Amino acid sequence: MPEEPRWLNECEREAWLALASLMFKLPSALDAQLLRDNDLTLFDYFVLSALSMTPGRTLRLSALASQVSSSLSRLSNVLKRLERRGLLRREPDPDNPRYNRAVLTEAGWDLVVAAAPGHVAAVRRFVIDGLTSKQITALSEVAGRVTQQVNEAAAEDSRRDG
Amino acid sequence: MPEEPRWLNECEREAWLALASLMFKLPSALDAQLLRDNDLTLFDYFVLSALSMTPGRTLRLSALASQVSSSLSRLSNVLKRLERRGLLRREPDPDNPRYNRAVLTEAGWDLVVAAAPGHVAAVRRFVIDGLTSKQITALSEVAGRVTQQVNEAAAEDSRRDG
DNA sequence: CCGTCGAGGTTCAAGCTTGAACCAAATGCG
DNA sequence: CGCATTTGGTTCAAGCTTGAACCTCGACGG
Repeated sequence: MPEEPRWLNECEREAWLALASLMFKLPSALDAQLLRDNDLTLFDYFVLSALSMTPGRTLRLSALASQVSSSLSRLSNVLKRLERRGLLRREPDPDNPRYNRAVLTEAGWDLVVAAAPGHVAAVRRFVIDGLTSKQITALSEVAGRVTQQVNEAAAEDSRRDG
Repeated sequence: MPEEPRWLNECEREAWLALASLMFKLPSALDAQLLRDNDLTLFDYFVLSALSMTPGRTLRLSALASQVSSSLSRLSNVLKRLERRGLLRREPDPDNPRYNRAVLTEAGWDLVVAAAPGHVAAVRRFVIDGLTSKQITALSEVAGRVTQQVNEAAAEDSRRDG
């Protein structure tokens, strides 16, 4: 283990620095737009949006957590806030009362509908519209691959010390 | 303004979802490794690492803030913690005493040196090693472009309402 | 049956981030 | 000059995230 690590070469470092910079800046830029225009964080928006795209506008909490890549703990806190604002409701799952589900309310639906255009415009402005369609395809592949590797690594880790 | 927005097509949405997922997961995966192995957040590491790569291991605070894409406020808080741990020092800039600089201490340098291999290994594991060299080049270009667009948008905004 | 284990969720304290308010030193600029 | 603005930086409260501890219920083994 204490042998000389494989450092990044020039290209690799350049790619990593660019990605790091994106990782720091893009989330706050998107957050800022949603916060200013709709008083929602990006994460809030993802939660509401995930519900809005589901038949019945309802999801079990753990399913929702995995869709938005969050811990149950974080989700639970966020749901509390969104519920207080009347954007969704928590209730026992009628199919299996030991589970809970989140249900988007009418107000929640309306808010997603109101927020979506501005959010999509921001995504276009920051990401999509500056890229060629080849680059968009490349982005899909690369981001998909990275996500997959992160997931696999997490799975390995939990297998090892779980 | 209330006209029908340009929604994302299939490819675009796929790319955006993949990128969003990356944005949520990669930072916490990298954070987790550094926190576990060196008791540093990714942001802490970037700060120390930026200093360590500079001649004199010193940077003016606002230069440092812009290198790590953070507000002065956030940087100031982080510097306070790192200074308390003895990893760096804040002192007036000798060239122009109205500025302050952060100086990496010996202990800070040693910590960066100790943390770097594990961090690079994580970057390889999560990002670099799963990509072809074409994909690495594409990633550079795409991430660079996105970052640039975010910066430009920020500049426009501040020009407009500044 | 009884114990215990895991899955689904919630809670709480500790820590981090954010934005607005603030201070001091320089730099206009009328 | 003299006042206002800008630049560099800090601070504080409010809000958000995290992880560990906890609770409950069903499943499973003995």
